[in-house]
Amino acid sequence: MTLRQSAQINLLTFHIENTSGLSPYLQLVQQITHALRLGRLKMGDRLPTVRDVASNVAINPNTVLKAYRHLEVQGLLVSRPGKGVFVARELAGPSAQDQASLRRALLRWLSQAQEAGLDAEGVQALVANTIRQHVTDQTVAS
Amino acid sequence: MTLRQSAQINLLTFHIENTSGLSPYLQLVQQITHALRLGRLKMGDRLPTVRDVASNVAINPNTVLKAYRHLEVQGLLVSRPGKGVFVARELAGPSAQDQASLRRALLRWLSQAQEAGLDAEGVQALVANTIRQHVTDQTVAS
Amino acid sequence: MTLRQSAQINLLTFHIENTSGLSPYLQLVQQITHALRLGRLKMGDRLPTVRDVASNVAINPNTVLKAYRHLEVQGLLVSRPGKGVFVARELAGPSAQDQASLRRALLRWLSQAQEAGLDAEGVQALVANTIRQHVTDQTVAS
Amino acid sequence: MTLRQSAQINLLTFHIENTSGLSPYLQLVQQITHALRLGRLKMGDRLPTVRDVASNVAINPNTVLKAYRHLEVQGLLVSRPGKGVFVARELAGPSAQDQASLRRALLRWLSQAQEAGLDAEGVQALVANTIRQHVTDQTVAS
DNA sequence: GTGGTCTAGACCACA
DNA sequence: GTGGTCTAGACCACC
Repeated sequence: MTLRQSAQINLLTFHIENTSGLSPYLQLVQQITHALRLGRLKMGDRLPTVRDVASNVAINPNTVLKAYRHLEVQGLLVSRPGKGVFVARELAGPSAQDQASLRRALLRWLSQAQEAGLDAEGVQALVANTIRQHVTDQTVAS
Repeated sequence: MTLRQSAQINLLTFHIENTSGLSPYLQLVQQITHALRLGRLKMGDRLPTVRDVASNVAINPNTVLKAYRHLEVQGLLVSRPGKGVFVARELAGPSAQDQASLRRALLRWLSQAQEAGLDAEGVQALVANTIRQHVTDQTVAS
Repeated sequence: MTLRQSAQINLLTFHIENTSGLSPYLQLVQQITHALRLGRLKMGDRLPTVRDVASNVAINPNTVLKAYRHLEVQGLLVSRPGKGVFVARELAGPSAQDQASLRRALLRWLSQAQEAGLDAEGVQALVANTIRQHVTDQTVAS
Repeated sequence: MTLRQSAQINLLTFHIENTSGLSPYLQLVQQITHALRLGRLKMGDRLPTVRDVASNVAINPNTVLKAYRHLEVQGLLVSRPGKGVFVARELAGPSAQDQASLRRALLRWLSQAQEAGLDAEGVQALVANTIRQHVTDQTVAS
């Protein structure tokens, strides 16, 4: 049994993939918006300081700043000089209950995919392709 | 049920999303590798000509060339001057049967997600986040 | 004996021959891989900037970039935006001692060839032809 | 012991390397000039027909034609319509005796290189680099 | 007509 | 200032 006692409350951790082809600053933007969508960031929450993120993720502070500014322009964040950067607006999403249920179902699917011999890249390929197909089906049906 | 009788034989269609933040040439690279992983491209298949892709997708021929060259250096494609560009190597993947099964399961999940009120971005956020969690679980467990 | 006290520390100099029939960017690729094989480039070494090479060798920066990218895809180089391009992996080769010994022997041979009246092209012809013969002998013997 | 009874008299065999980066037609040109330098082609010798070369080496006849034309322009070959293509001029080289001696010495060196662990690419790198050094030494000394 | 290469210049992301 | 990308247009090699 895996015991994971984690104090990960309200602590947002970032991660940069240099091989993904996506700009580092866009990766940060994406991770923050995802956190907003999933309800892991609530209105008024304070984000980690630019300096903290920069040192933890080993990128240039300017890059972090650019991501924060990008979201500030979109009205999702607001920076209060001397105090920090805060969540200004939440993003609509399904109820926490529905989300947990969906997440569980998806985890089961991932296990199946893994058993079928799909590696990370294979999963990525199949998911991307299937989502495309799903979207197309919708469009065609409408 | 949606019936889609399509004459999509050996026909590879590309598409560029200008909003994704990913370089156009990397989007092509990704779409080709995905096609290889999903078995939609077989060893020896000829890819659409550089000029065709460029005109269909409305990008510069050099950009297409860059994607093809990228995959050629990786040994996945081989270009024969005057003849065209061909698949040089296939990528391992699960059986077509397993894949179809996984795809169906994923489509079901997508429908559920949609009913729960998730839009495209929400799906993307949840999938990305859940895959991360799944990977982490694996790593921790090992 | 020729005494050449040179301050050639970590200094990689490129040169392009327009008459060789080989693409400029491939000439750069070759020179870098040769330097890697001969141990003149070590893991982590920084290569001259794209702009430096371009101005020194009098070619277009994009051509240099192409060579660097080629080697990056092969995993030999890694480019860190804003910092430069670095050696990511070394290439196996014989010990420096063996190499020096081989080099000395080859230099002796070259002197002999020169005395026998062979010019640069003649040397090239003989070497190419003899290497071919040597390879064929190996293949036949095995 | 390797017994190789070969009827390879005056028979010129061509070979194209698709990975070398050198144009196919230039590879042919190079191989013919090399044969001229090494005395394997004598004044008046008839070269294989364009059609033969094209079918043996699996390239387009036009490519062979281009190589022959290239050498015709240089005055090394002369084409007699309906009869074939012939050697018009020889290239100066050392005596056959000296050449055989040099070749033997070089083969010994190649064996040493191989024992030291150098593969084909390593040999190529070392030879290219050493020839460069030798040329430079000459230039400096003069 | 196919891909392959080079040039020139512009803009972006990162430090 | 570093590399990364895209565009546009030209020329070459091959079929």
